[in-house]
Amino acid sequence: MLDRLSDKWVTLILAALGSGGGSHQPGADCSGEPRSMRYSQLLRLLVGVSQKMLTQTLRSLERDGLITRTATPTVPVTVAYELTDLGLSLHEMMRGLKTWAEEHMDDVLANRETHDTRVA
Amino acid sequence: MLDRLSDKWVTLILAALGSGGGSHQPGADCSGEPRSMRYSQLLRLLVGVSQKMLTQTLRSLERDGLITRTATPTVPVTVAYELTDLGLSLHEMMRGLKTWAEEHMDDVLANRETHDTRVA
DNA sequence: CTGTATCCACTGCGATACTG
DNA sequence: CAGTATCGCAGTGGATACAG
Repeated sequence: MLDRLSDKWVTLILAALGSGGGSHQPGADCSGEPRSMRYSQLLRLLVGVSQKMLTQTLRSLERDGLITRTATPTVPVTVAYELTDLGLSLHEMMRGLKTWAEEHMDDVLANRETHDTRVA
Repeated sequence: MLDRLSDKWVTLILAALGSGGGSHQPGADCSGEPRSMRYSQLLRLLVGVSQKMLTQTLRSLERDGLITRTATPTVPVTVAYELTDLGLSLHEMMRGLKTWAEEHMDDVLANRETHDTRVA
């Protein structure tokens, strides 16, 4: 469980889906947006993720009921991923962490510098 | 940064230090407790951690200014680890996550079961 | 007691190639 | 487009032994 929550890609996918990808047309009404994203969108957005990890992580999140996978049988196939309520609530938690990270990143970096020079 | 925050042992050490180890004498006054813990205490408390990982994690946390290391030159040496204010604030964040995990663990497990049987 | 140093097994992950 | 399958390596972490 802890392993799942503290997975790098889990965190990033949640963030991506929760913050709603930039897939909207200019001027479109995004209120109440379900914030769904395509497979390829995620692949592009999460720079550095391999197909393997993306698929793997997506599957585990679906299994855990944090996201839904919806395939519409167009040609070629279209697949949309979306946060469930559960996933959304987790995302809210994560946002708190993210905020903390952004606020205190400087402190941490400063501490590292101090610590390192004291050693060197 | 993300990697650091989403490290298993980081999370657990923070939890251990933040929740104050059970190192108190019965009836001792624990209010305003600095919640410090010894190396060996952590080693015992965090079941499954190797000396290597404990030391490594402790060092990185110290470097980031999240914990302090205090060695008192008794014989044998006594070393106490303690959360800094920064570390404490992170711990608070983590508690939120922990709470979420405890509240929704059941849902996740249920979803897994449903999902698995549907596949099988 | 509180570490450091070394070795090594394991596996997680990336890269690549292929399919519906 | 949205995956699955396979291979191979690198880095992570465990076990062990040693030291201040």
